[in-house]
Amino acid sequence: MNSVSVSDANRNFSALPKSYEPEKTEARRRAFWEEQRLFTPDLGKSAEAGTFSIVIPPPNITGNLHMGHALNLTLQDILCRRRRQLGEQVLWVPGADHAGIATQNVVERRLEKEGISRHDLGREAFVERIRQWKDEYGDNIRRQIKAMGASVDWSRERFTLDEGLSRAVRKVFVRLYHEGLIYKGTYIVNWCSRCRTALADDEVEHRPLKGALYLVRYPLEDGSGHILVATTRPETMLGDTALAVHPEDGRHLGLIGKKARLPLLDRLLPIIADPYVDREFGTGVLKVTPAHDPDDWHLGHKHGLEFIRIMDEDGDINDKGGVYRGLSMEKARETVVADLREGGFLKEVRPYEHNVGHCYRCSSVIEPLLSEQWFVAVKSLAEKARAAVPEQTRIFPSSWLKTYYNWLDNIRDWCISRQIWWGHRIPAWTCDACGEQTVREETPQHCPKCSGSSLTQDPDVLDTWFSSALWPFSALGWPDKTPELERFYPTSILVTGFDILFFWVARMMMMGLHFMGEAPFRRCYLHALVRDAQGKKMSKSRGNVIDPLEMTARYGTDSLRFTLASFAAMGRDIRLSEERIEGCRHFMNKIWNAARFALMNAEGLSESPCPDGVRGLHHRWILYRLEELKKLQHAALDEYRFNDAAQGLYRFVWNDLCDWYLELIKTDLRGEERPVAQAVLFAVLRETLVLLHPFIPFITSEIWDALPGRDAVRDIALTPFPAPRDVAAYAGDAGRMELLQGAVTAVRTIRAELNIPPAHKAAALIRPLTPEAHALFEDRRQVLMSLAGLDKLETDPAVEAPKASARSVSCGNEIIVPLAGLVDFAVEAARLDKELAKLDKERAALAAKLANPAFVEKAPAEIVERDRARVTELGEAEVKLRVFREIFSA
RNA sequence: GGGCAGUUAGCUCAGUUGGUGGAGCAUCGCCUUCACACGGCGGGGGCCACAGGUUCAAGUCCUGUACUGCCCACCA
Repeated sequence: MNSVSVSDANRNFSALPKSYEPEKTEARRRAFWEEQRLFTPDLGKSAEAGTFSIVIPPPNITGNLHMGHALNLTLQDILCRRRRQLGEQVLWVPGADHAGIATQNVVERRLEKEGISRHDLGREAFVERIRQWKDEYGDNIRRQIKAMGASVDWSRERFTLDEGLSRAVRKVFVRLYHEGLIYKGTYIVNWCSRCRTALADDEVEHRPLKGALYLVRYPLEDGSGHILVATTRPETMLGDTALAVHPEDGRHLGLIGKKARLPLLDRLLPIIADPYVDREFGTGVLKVTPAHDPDDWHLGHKHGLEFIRIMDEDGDINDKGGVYRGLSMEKARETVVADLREGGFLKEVRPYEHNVGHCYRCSSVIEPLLSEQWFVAVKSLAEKARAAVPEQTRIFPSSWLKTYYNWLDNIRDWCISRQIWWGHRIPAWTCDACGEQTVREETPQHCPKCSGSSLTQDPDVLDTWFSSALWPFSALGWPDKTPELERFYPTSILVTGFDILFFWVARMMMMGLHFMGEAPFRRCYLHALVRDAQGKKMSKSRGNVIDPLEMTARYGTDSLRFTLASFAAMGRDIRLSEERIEGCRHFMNKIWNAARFALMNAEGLSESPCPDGVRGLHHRWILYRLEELKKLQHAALDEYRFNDAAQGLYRFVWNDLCDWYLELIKTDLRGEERPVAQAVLFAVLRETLVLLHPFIPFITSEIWDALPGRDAVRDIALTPFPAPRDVAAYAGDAGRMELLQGAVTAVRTIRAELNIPPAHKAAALIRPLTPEAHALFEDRRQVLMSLAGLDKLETDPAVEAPKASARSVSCGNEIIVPLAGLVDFAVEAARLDKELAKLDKERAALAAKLANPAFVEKAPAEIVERDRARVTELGEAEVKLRVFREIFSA
């Protein structure tokens, strides 16, 4: 350590303003971190202290950082910074996601404003346009991640659509294809007409919608009447190819095998029987539309029905819809219903609420549609993903386990082809000559079957989540055998929101296990959603969005980070309010001023570290409390109890360090005790800063660099997390501090309640319970007097108290404040009554408990003993107070 | 229709293995005390949703009820 000169300390102090000003320090701090490349692990170094790695959940390039990101980044950063301080090799990989549909939509909307569509531009120009857009706005995300103070390694930044990741995607696709796990087929898929693409099942959001149940008459072919059908989607009748009833439904037995006439189009429909039909629903007759409903699709195959697709890719009725051709599905419904009514086919319209699928990207209604798409056969992959939890990967909080299992158990094949242009192009080619399909990593020059040289690549791109699923290993360099992959896979933990458990987490598990043979992360921490103060989801339309960058600008990044960490109780949503952030800013200011106080008193600080075996009671107490804090930090952070860790820091700094310790040493600093007090003060401050640093990196760095005598070359970010100190011997002193605190508080309470002005230096008498307490009060009389605002203090077991005194009992010690006409007796009597009532209530409850033989018999001896001691203590205090009370009523 | 959370001070929330309930903000009183008024000191405020059960002892474990929120689900 360097020695400290006075001028250093003075200069540092004068550099610190009275309040912490984050806006003046954060930019400089960020620049420094980046220049120093502090967060780039040195792979040349051995990793004996351990390794720790996280891949960032890559934010969409379209997006602005929202509170969810802020929380996500904060939690990861806390973990990473702490591990770095523990001496481990830490790699946190940053990056962004190309977000196929979302990004394409954003850019398309921009083009719309210019009056052009992507089709006007053509595929290549359009993709180029998005790339430009990405280059322009991608930096936005980067800047925002930096703003949060995230200690990521920018030298290893990745993008889900960069060249390396494209190679990974192609390799994965080809391998799965050859393993038979990727196939192409024609099935009912979820179709978003606005995005003009198919979607996976989990990309569809089901929302209740008020619609209607239409009862439609289908005339029987033989003219013997009609059959009544219930449907919520009358427009799809244009694609009906059968009617179905339950084979044991007595009402319709005679109809099976007959034919009905489709109203409006006049097509003949066979009436079939299938146990799938629910007799209870509607009329018990189901209209079958095999090309537009997943269940009807099954029926269609089972019964060999015709598949008539009536909708085109824009969501309009096609040629098959006769006169309805060209109408949107919505418009078609209106028209069909009107025509049915006019033709006398519509019997009834009942209001009916049911769930309707919506696109998770644009909220349009999803149409089930028969379409040829690529799929991943996920069953075997899902089984592996299921089996790996919790053995290989532990999920926190464990309440998500069931949800995870349940989803994997009921998973259906994953539709991965998207009819958009922005994304990883599917590496499949069709020979123009012979129609042979080739799936290869590199563009084939010739058809392997007919040697034709004219091949057309599949126009579709892959679901964004397909490339996201590879992120933990692709971001580390796979398929190359990189040192990063070698050292950091599997990653230590994945930190993400529970909302993408299925989209992302489960799929990473599948792909990681399949291609790397190991789960992609050892742990998975699913954090909550950030909501507004009323518990509502933040959204632009609601107007309740709290913008993280606005908050950091107003209160400082550390304030926001600390707020989020304090709220991050496992398994519960976060209700964020600006007031809370403001409260945390006060905490930052408190820390700042504690440091200022230390620096103001740094003059003459010897550079010796905190001496072992310091003697002062309060020193031993604060060191003891500090050790308890360290233990808490380890325990809490090892279990991701961020809120507990944050709260522990808050309490230690504010209640222990500032409220008591700094006040206690003020007298020391003016006298002979100064060197010891300084040494302990700075030792405690340094370690506290290191403990705080993972949560609030900016302010702690700023203070750290202002401290005298620090290791000049070492940044706080690389300063070892403080090792525990053996303070077992201090435990007794820590306990004795309570006597002191109790006495001080007792005098203060008397003064406050009797309205003795602070300016009035009172005198106090203490009648100690034991000789030890007596010695203690004598030993610390200076401090006691200054904290309680006394000008005179007498401690004596036999002290005679004047009648006109206010009295209290603390830990058995009698605290007496002679009043000498300062206050009237009635006020003091009332105060004593209140205190007595409080004691009495507690004592009565305990006494009742102890009177119960079952308790005394069955409860652990130490509990009984503790309660007995407490009851005795309360009894004694009560007796004393009662005596005082007598005096006043006499 | 299944599954999962939640119901604790006026508000927003903590409460590890069961041992007489805490914080922030708000509120009331006093204080411009030489780190901090983004402060200090002191106070008030809670049948821990409801009903049972287990236990010597339940905010904490079990069962049920009532609300609230979320997720999943092909009944037209």
